[in-house]
Amino acid sequence: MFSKACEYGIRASIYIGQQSASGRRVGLKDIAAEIGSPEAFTAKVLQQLVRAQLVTSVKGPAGGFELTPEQLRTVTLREIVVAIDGGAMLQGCALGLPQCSAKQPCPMHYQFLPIRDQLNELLRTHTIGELASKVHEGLGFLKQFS
Amino acid sequence: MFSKACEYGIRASIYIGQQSASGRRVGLKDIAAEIGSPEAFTAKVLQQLVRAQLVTSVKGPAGGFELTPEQLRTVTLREIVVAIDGGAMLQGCALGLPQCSAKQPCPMHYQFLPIRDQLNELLRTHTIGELASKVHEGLGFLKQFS
DNA sequence: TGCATACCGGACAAATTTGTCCTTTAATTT
DNA sequence: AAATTAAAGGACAAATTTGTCCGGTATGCA
Ligand code: FES
Ligand code: FES
Repeated sequence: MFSKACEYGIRASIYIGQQSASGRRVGLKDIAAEIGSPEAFTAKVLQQLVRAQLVTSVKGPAGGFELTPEQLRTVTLREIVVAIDGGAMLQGCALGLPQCSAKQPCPMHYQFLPIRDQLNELLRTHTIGELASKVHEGLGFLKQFS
Repeated sequence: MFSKACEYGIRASIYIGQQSASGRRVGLKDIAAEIGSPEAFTAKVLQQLVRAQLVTSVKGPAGGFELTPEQLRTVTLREIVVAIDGGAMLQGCALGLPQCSAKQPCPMHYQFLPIRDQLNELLRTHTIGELASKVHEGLGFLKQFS
């Protein structure tokens, strides 16, 4: 579905959001440990999100990553996905035709479209802040314990 | 969504199915040309499908690939996808957690599940023969012309 | 039997994704 | 100012996916 980079990016954003909602700024090491991701690779992904202004970073001692109240309220899953994976999965043809269009649709087109639309809707309507509070209430996990 | 290999595999199967329905057996070169895929790579993918007994191949002159009437009737998109990409996309967690389960669900789990279920249903309920006839009637394309 | 055809299979190569390491840059504290 | 902290950035390495090439094998035909 999503690339590893994107999965890490989403999980990281949600964790950062959860901590930001409690007024805590978090460092890379902490993030990687909490979401169970490779540290250096997660750093690269976070750089992308910072450049896209979906996450805020602060250098130096007591620095780290955070979501501003505005980011917490407005940044959606869709923006994260687009920033990392691009729009291919959100607009592309299920069978890989160069264009998904009703002009020359693939044989799955009309069956596939509603599903893809629902996925788009799901990503568009869920903010990081919303998912973060779910995690905060123990209704969702970013890492599994055995 | 699906890997390139899987996309080629589905498109190839549908084209083979369409021709088989008209009693024609088709060669690799023909297939690759008709679905717009790299020939040698498509060969690899078809080998997988033949091994999985989702497509039938015949060697020698006038040989090629075909779908038996039974294959045309019973092979579903889902079987093709599973044979090539495995079950990860059909059962895995949207955020990449090692297990998708209500025990320790990711924060997208309950929103994502119905969409994934619909995708599963879509793949499970569409046979290659069905899609092939759609192409045959000009209602679907396996390659785009400009 | 010999030959031509077309899939099979293995090895190899290119491209992309995933992941690591190390130096530089910016900010805070002493 | 100097030292410390933590993200930024570049180079590099490993793994996976995508794609190519070629000799082997089975089949049909003359
Ligand atoms: S053309 Fe294939 S999904 Fe739209
Ligand atoms: S746990 Fe993430 S989708 Fe089910």
